Amino acid sequence: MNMHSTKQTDIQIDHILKHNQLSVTDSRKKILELFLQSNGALAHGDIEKKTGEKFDRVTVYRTLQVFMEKGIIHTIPTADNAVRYALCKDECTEGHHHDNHVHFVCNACGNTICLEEVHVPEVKLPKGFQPTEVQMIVSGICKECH
Amino acid sequence: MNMHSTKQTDIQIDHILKHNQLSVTDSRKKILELFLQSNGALAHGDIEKKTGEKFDRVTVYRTLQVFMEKGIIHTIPTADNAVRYALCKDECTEGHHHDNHVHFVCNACGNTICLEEVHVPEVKLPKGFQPTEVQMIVSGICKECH
DNA sequence: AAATTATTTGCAACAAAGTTGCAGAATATT
DNA sequence: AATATTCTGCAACTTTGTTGCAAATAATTT
Repeated sequence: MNMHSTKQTDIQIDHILKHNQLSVTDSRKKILELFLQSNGALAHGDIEKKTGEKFDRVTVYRTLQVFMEKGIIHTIPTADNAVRYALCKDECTEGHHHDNHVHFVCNACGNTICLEEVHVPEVKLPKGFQPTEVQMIVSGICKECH
Repeated sequence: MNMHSTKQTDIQIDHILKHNQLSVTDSRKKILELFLQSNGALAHGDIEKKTGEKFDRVTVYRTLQVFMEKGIIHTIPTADNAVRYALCKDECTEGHHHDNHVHFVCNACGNTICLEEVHVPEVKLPKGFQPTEVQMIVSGICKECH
């Protein structure tokens, strides 16, 4: 058994890129594969490490930028300085993200996990405040590290 | 009428610093004054601008670090790369922060505001996930910009 | 109130993170 | 297979954050 992508995911990756009018290149395939493999979120640094220095730093930056613009990934805010990225669900289109689920950051393994099944609860804001997006980040110890 | 701090706030600033066993210096006074004046949160860059390049970048970094350690300020996570800091309430002590209120980021004016009166609601997590801290960031249009 | 001690500041030098222009390489189109 | 388009990697640069150390400032002692 190998650790490489199956034909299944290859087809999936190809489809996502073409569907977003992006050229299918090695770097984009590899980075997208990383996101599909990890159910959690990835920081820029993680990606550089996991691709094994195969691609230039600049390429990784630009790939993440493009994926953001196309609505393939979204950012997750964190209290430390590291911005993390995670895959968007299908409903996400260019500029419009609908990832209203809770994110969990594990203090032990450092992983950020999308808790798809946990919805962000409603909150009542003071008069005059008009919300457009709500982010909820829970930190602690994850399932695996428990 | 001048824009400088009143004697009242001067005394307050002095008290906060001494209470935390910190030397009372110009930079610390000025930076703390900025936090007391703005009801919102400040990024490192904001502070550099508002102090009018009076202090070295390094001093600002170190002052924020010390204020963090002493529990005078806390960080607010954001989706962009800029970490913001805000004053902690009195209950905050070294290492222990109790700022479980909602933070609001205005897309118009860019300000981050602490909604002290809005508590972060409880969420049920899947089995095995042990939460220690919950952050909630709402973005949209604030009271002033509405 | 002056002298001593302890702490803090600013400089310089560096490290890390992110950006931009452009020629060559890879992908897509005809 | 040839052309047009897009993407990559390099180099050079900007921005952001860190560290060591001597000079300056604040706190303490006499």
